[in-house]
Order: sequence, then structure tokens, then C-alpha cells
Amino acid sequence: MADLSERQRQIVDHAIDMIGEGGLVSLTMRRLSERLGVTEPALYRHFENKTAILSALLSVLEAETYERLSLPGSGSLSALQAHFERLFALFAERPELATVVFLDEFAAADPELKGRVRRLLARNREQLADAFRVMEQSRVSEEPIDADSLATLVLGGVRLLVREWRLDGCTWDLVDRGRRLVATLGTAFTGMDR
Amino acid sequence: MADLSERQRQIVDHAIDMIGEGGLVSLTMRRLSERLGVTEPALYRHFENKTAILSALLSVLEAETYERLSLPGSGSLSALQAHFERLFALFAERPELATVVFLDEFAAADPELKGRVRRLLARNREQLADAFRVMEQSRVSEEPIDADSLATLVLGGVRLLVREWRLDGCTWDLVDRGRRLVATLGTAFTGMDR
DNA sequence: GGTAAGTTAGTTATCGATAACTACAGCGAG
DNA sequence: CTCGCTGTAGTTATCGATAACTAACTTACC
Repeated sequence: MADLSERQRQIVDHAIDMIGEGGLVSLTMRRLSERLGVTEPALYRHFENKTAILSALLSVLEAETYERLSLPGSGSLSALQAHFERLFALFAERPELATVVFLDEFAAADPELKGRVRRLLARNREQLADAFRVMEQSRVSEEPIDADSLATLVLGGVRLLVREWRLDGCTWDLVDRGRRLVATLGTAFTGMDR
Repeated sequence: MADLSERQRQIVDHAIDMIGEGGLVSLTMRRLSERLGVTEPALYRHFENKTAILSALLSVLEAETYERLSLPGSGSLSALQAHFERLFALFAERPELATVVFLDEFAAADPELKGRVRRLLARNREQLADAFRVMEQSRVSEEPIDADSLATLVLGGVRLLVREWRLDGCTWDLVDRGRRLVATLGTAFTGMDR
């Protein structure tokens, strides 16, 4: 929403890094201030409270991922594959994003943020389901598909893959495994277009 | 591992409930003791520290879910569907389990637990992948499938579905949506057996 | 009387947040 | 040019709350 000042943006950027490194629990006002080389109360010159920082953080991530990963409306399997290819590449490049984007801990942290995370998650799934519905129309097979379930399956698979990658310390090639995951989806629905 | 005394089991049971209600952050020694009707230090008569409680908690859940949800070795699609049917029914019956079982926050809480959660997750995925490999042999279609990717897809989908159900306050019918999810999987792989 | 399980009453550490104050840059009026 | 005002962004010191945890005492029971 509200644009961030240069300093606010610095704070949020460091907060993202910290969460990426040690999870939400590692993000404390004290450690955040130390990282910025200032004292704790200085943060309150730029944000009303911690929740405001987390809220701004969500906005930044939302904008950043939307800008780089907007789902193509074309509704072809190849376009979808390209989309996820970009997603996995983004996470491989900035692993800290991966942790934050799928951060369900947020829900427990603050009831206000909980609703926001829930809506964000629902929107992502809806968007994907819509893409599947479009794809269904240009499909060869006449068998109807459950776009919602399919979206849940894919989105959940992506989330789990990224999560395991993070838990394994980003040791293996996320982009490659991601490509295989999406390819598996493609194989499953060979009745779709190409 | 080590068997739990009656009191230890009570403590762990209450801890599970608390996490189910308010997430891991809501599980504090103080609140746990209050819930048991004793004072805080009394807990330390039964567990060395909080990590020991969480560790025992993991063991209990592992045993409990294994007992009720062991994957059938038969390797048929219907057996798999029945398995997930039982899983969704279990979560619908005991929603607190759903939160705890998929609790990735554990990873951030304690490095010792982190490894345990990671192995548990990997084992579940492997188990499912094995089931798919068995199924592949009795498949009609000759097209090879990526059992690992498929397992990630399904497990991730299940996790996401349950998570959204929790975030929505368990308002909709998890068993029904779960059945549709697995059915979608079945539709996708009509080349498999029946 | 000894042990298991509980108590009271603390410890240390850290959390988010605030009060009170200050260094400094920009700027308009005289 | 300089005096004084104002806003910005920091500081030190401290708050109350809460976290996990512990030492020492008490009680119930075999």
C-alpha cells in the first residue's frame, strides 16, 4: 500500500533476510536494529510497531513476486511450465524469499496478519485454478477435471518441494527438481494441449 | 523411543492440544503447567526441559499416525485412496493433530528437532514414492512416471489442503475435499490399475 | 524414613515498547 | 550572514511482561 521510505525499505529488506536465515522467531526488534547498526528505538521512528514491519514486509514480497511471476492468462501448459520455471529460478537465486513466501508461521504471530496470509494463499490457488479452467477448454480429452483440487495439488507440491529444499540447506538443484515436478504434471495431463 | 510414564503422557497430550489450538508459540511451560493444574517446576520432575517434551511429542505422534495410517504395501490406487481417506478422517476427528503433524515451525525451534522433522518428512515422501513405484509395474500405460515428483505433488497437496482447512477454522468438509483431491489424482493417472 | 511429586520463590535472559533527551540539517526572517 | 525554529533520526535508560529454568522446602505414600 503506502510507499516505503528508503530507510523503511532497508529495514524490511534486512527483516526478510533474517527470516530467511533463521525463521520468524529469529526476527526480533533488537537483532534487527543491531543488523542495521542502530539502536532498537530507532526502528520505531520508521514503523509504529513490529506488526507494521511484518505487514510492510508482506506487501514488498507480494509486489516483488507479482512483478516477476505473474501467471500468464494464456492458459497453455507450456506457459504454466514457464511460469513455474521462473518461480523456481527466483527461489534458487534468493533462497530467503522461499522461506518467507511460504511462511505459515505468520498466521500464529498476529491475527491481523493471519487473515492476510490466508487471503494471499487463497488468491494464489484461485489464480492457478483459473488457469486450469482455461486450459480445460482447449483440452483434447473430454474428461472433466477438478480445477480446484488440481491447483491445490500443484501449489502444495511446489510448496513442499521448496520447503524440503530449504530444510536440506539448499544443497540440491531446486530448478531441476522443480522442472521434473512440473513435467510430471504435464505427463499426467497429456490430454491437454501442448 | 523411551516409554512414557502416565504423567508424562498426560503432559504430552496437553501439549499436543495446545499446539493444535494456538500453534507452537502458544506452548509455554507456564501455560502447559496451568493446564495440568500444577505449577511450572512440577513439569521438570517429568521432563528434563522443553525440548524433551517436544521430542516425546514427536514420538507419540509418529507412533499414533503410524498405527492408524500405515501405508498399504499392496500398491493399488484404491488402497492408496483408502489410505488418504483414513488420513483425512483422522484429521477431521482430531484437528489438533493436523496442525502438529505438518508443523514445520519445529524446524526453527530447535536444531535437534529440525533434523528429526526433516527425516520424518523425507521418510513419508519416500514411503509414498515407493507405493507409486509398485503401482507403476501394474500399470496399463507404458509411459514412465517420476515417482518422487509424484509423491511430492500428492503429499504437498494433502498438506496444503489440510493447512487451508485449518486456516479457515475447519469450517468446510475436509474429508469430502480430500476425497476429491485424491480422486483428481486418480483421474490424472487413469493409465494405472483400478 | 526415603523417595516421588509437588510447592514457593526466586534466577537470568529476552521480548516489544516508551520516555526523555540530543545532534543535526534545512530554512525563513531580520 | 546569522539567529532561531522545526523536523528527522538517532541516543541512553528503562519499563512491564514473559520466557525457560532452578534451588530449597514440603508433603504423601510405600
